Amino acid sequence: MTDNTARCEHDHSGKSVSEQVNAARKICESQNQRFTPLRAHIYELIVRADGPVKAYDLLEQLRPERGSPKPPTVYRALDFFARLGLVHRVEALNAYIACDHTHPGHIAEFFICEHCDDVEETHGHNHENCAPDGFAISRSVVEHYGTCASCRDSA
Amino acid sequence: MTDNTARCEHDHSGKSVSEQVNAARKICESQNQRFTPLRAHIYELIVRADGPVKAYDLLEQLRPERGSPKPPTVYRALDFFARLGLVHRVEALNAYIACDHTHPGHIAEFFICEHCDDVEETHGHNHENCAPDGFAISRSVVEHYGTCASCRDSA
DNA sequence: TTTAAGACGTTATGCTATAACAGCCTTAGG
DNA sequence: CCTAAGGCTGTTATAGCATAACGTCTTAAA
Repeated sequence: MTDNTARCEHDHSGKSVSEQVNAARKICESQNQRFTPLRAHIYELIVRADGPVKAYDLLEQLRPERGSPKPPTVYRALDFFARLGLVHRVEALNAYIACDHTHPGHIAEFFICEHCDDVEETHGHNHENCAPDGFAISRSVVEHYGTCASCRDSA
Repeated sequence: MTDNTARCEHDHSGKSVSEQVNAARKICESQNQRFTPLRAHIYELIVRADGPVKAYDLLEQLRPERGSPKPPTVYRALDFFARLGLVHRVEALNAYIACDHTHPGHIAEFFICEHCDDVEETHGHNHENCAPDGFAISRSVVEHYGTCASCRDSA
């Protein structure tokens, strides 16, 4: 499925895997939610993927260390993280991506390179003023697919 | 950003189903594509749905008039219409929606009311200038979920 | 007419996601 | 301490979404 080896080399977060996991743990605990070993394990896999990752790929990566987990094991964790804003679902890819940012009031917006699978996430763009009169946005999906600068240059 | 948004008066614009189907037929034919009876049938179902419709719902609606069609029958038609811009896929709903507008160079953007399932489609918003430097967008998914003005008023 | 491409039917399969139930552990309150 | 409630995980089963691959027929062009 997702080709992890084709990913660009740069570090997206400036943080190590364990730093990102710990940041997530803190966000969890600050909301009195439990960052259990299973959740930590799954979150680490998502962070390591360093880009959009599929639920069933996570499932495979849990084996055999955790026996033979079933889909709900992964989906429950993904739902949990999504509620806390620690992962986003990438709708057009049926995939999930870690996000340890907080961006109150801002919609997450993704720029996804179809050549190297690199993803840039931004949050500055306010869509409310583009909405029809009186429409109150509760959730937005904003995903752009194309070619990133470095793939374009090396083409 | 400027509000140069070209808003679709969605079907509630008073265009009849057959007018919309005929408009689609013309667009097809102008591109030397075949608007076959099966495609016309399926397009009509999508238009009648007057909002996002599921592939398997279309499949059921084709029965028994067309025997027992199988999923590829519908998916092939949807792919065909999507290539021509006559339908859009609504990613977060796994659904499809008719669009007989043409909006060259503009991204389709949806505002979907979660209460009444009404959908507003707009096309004016340019996202290029929000992209990371050098990122070339080839396709975008922009979907906003929330509450439309009339549902909000009647709440 | 021959040929290539496109459209459609059909079978089979794969991928994505959730419902529903059971067992366990933690915790709050009596 | 005991217990009830709620949260987490395991497990089975199923639902929902989508496509690969092959065969046949039709269409349009050479």
